[in-house]
Amino acid sequence: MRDPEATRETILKKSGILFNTRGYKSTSISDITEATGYTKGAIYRHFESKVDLEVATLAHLSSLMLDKLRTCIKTETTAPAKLRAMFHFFESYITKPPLKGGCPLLNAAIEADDSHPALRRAALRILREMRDSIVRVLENGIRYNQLRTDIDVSEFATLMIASLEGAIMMSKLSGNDEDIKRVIAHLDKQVATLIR
Amino acid sequence: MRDPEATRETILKKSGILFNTRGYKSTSISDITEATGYTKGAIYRHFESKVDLEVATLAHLSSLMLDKLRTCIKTETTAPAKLRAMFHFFESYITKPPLKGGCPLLNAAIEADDSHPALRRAALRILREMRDSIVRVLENGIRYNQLRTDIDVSEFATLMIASLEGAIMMSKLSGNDEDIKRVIAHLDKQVATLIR
DNA sequence: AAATGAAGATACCGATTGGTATCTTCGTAA
DNA sequence: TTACGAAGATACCAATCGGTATCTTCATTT
Repeated sequence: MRDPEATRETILKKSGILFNTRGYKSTSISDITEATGYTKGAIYRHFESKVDLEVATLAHLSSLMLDKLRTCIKTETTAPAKLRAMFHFFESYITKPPLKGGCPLLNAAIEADDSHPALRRAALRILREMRDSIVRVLENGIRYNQLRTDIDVSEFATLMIASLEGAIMMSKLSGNDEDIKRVIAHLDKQVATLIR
Repeated sequence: MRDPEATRETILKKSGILFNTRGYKSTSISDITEATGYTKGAIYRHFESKVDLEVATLAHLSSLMLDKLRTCIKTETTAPAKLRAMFHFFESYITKPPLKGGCPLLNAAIEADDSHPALRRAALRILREMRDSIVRVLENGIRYNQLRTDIDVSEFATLMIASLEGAIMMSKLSGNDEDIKRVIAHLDKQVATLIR
């Protein structure tokens, strides 16, 4: 019956939902014991402190998210199609959330930036991985003659992440998908100008 | 010596810094008594609960921010110049922060969206006011023949807010101003295409 | 089948939380 | 100058916080 690996997974999964919706500071260990059915003793056996659990949970959330993003990329064959698939992955955060609470990068970044160095470092890693994925798609697109050679790859990656994350904030706040759809419409137009 | 209005102002000012940097839930009333030099008795005389103080503080922060934004708009005479002035107002959140902790709209929106309805409503009001300011600049620009007549005003307003707010998140996380500058470079190019 | 160590439960800790009841102090109106 | 009400200080409250020490239970190894 006992399966410590499964216990750890359960704690990470439930903590992921709680941290990503209510926030890291606002979620107590008691909230997590309630959600998981495990006791404090079990949680502190697998994680040495709350901060440790927070960082591990964010890493868990980020791999869920980045795996899905990479699946989007692999599903399509050309760079423009890969980019459009990525846009709609972000759109899904609003239209049919794969994860309660929205984008874990955005949530962690805002909560951590001024006052939680460990969580901030973890968020920064996610940002870098996300940007690298986009840059790779763009560079391969250029290499295989799908995209123009004069693209400012870094600028596009930044614009894409910034506008999508900002739109998620706006759409979640407004409670509708207008903003995310508008931003994706603009990014689609931008992609059209990148095709050679 | 006693000046209740000044006391209220002091509390709002210091709370603004604390809430905007550490977060609303993470800032305790004790943190505020320390920062202001006032006691709990004084704080609870002016604000009936912590939530009440949070909402009042966000309203205070938002008027600080929106007033500065409107000043940027009034300083310039043409729509393109007004838009560029607004871009650089957002850039200042990173390069020379007028307010510790970054954009209060972004911070409150992320912390509130799933679990703090009162704060969420207050954040939504800020978003609407910000969007209205942009829309007004664009519509006046069209009216006075400074901008093309076929602009999708709503789409541009959304794109502008989303990309700037997202870039603030990225730049604060990275600890440099690369991302915000790249986004503004892109928005500048977009404005150039809007001029008639 | 007995021994052993890890997994998890229970019970507790001091510190801190938001909030309140009460007391004092000060400015002002009479 | 006295009286009075508002402004603010003090002292407390139960509840909750993150964390730990200790106990029990179970699976595995011998």
